[in-house]
Amino acid sequence: MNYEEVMKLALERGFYFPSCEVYSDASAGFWEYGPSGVGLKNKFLELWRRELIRRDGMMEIDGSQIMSKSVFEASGHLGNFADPIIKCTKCNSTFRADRTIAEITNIEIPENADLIEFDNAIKENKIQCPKCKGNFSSTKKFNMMFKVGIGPQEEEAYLRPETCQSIFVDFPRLFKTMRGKLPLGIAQVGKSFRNEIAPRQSLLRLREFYQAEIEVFCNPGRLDDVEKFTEVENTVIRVQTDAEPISMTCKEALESGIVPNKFVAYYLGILTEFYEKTGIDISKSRFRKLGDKEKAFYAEVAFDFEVETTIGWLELVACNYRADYDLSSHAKMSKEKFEVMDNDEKVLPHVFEISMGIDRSLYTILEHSLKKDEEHERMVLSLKPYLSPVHVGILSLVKKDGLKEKTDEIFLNIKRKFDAFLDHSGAIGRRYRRLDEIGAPFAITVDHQTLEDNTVTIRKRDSMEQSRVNITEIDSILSGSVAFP
RNA sequence: GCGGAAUUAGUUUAGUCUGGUAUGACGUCAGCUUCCCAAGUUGAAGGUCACGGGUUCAAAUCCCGUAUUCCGCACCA
Repeated sequence: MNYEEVMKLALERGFYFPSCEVYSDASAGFWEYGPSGVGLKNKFLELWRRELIRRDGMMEIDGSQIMSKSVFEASGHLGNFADPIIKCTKCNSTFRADRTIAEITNIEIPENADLIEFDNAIKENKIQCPKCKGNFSSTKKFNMMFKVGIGPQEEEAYLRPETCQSIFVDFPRLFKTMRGKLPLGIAQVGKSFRNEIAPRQSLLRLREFYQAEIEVFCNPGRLDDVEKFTEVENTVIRVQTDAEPISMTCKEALESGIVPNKFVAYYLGILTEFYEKTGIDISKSRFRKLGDKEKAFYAEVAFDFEVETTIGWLELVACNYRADYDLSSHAKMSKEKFEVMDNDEKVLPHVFEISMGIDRSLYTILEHSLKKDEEHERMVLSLKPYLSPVHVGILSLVKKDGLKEKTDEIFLNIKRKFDAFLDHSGAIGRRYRRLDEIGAPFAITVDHQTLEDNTVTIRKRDSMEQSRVNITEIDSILSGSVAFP
């Protein structure tokens, strides 16, 4: 299904909707999750924990969203996260100073150069607005971080633009107190904040968004010393270096040199296995190897995990080999020691990052799961049962003759164990369709026969098949079907 | 941030040119029906027509500003 149909579902069925929508001064780029969206998100994260965190023996932390200025001085965000911009005094259009100058004059000025260099280049080359030939104002820095003032003195601090800085600054304590051993993965789920110039397309470019980040600390001398690589050597990943993505096993990707070492190949493998379990169509995915110009300022090697949707390729995860960029700069700035012992060797660990955009992932899951069933005139959200916000609908065929009471009783018995939804009202077919749209994989219906022999019908979402089971079997059937893989 | 288009109930939409406080559908709720795959039946709720200002006897409708959404450009570390 396309963006519009997903949007309609999101609004009608409580997946997500605009923030502060009752006020006309609501800002762009902020969206909230409703009950269905939260259900999906929580389960998505539980799957992430199982398939990545627990599988690899990582630890998870939960850091502050507001962090001090020094953190971002060290991380480079205060210097590099800001773009030099110029504004046309006539038509008010904004441009990147470095790019505009390079386009017109072929003069390359690094983006973190002194602002006066851009102004001089503009003056000397008489650069005018490409749109209206107007003159430019002097170069300014636009930083995408939200600044906040702490306490009565309003001391400078920032909302984090990525969650991972907590992981870096917490690394020394965690390694010492949690009996750390390289390679060590530390993960975090939480919100990040970026003052995007043009937020667009609901969950796809937000100013406040969820990330699930993993930083794996490793000994740079032992990147091919990865025993668990055998777990994924035959896992097929899709990699794109030139025009088209190619399917290959992790082993082939490694041997062909496309992926630099076993360490990186292993994580690309388990990441693919994770996404396969979310129901996203992996045949529409690719790890795109980024060129030097596209990479983040801290990345040595970078692969974007992208998935094809009806609005184009969407970047869901950035996989960056950040080397010792972060630890060495935090070490320098804070004067804390970040070296650790790996066997008998003292090393400053390198970092491989798996930075996942949760909101975009959820959108992609919805788009890839939402299907139109023409034959039965219905929309079906074919979520994996373990990701569905509602596991099972508990319905009475009709309300009277004690069926309602019997249905309530069944609901009462399972509602703490499963995400169950009780519904008595309206035509049975309509109730089934409502459940189809929020992705509930099962519906249990109490009818007159239930009162006689204690059996109910259980209906499957995708096939619409029904079978009769005893009430006592419900628990084990559901337990088996909605369990995480 | 620039340019374009749009904004009417939960969703979708008529009405805007030609000013007289709003239409249909779906959905929701309550009842009847007791029917196992929505759209039988009766009834009900739900809209200060995005927000603010102006013109007018009168504004969803005309004018100005703002916000949001979508598209294109730019941006996306």
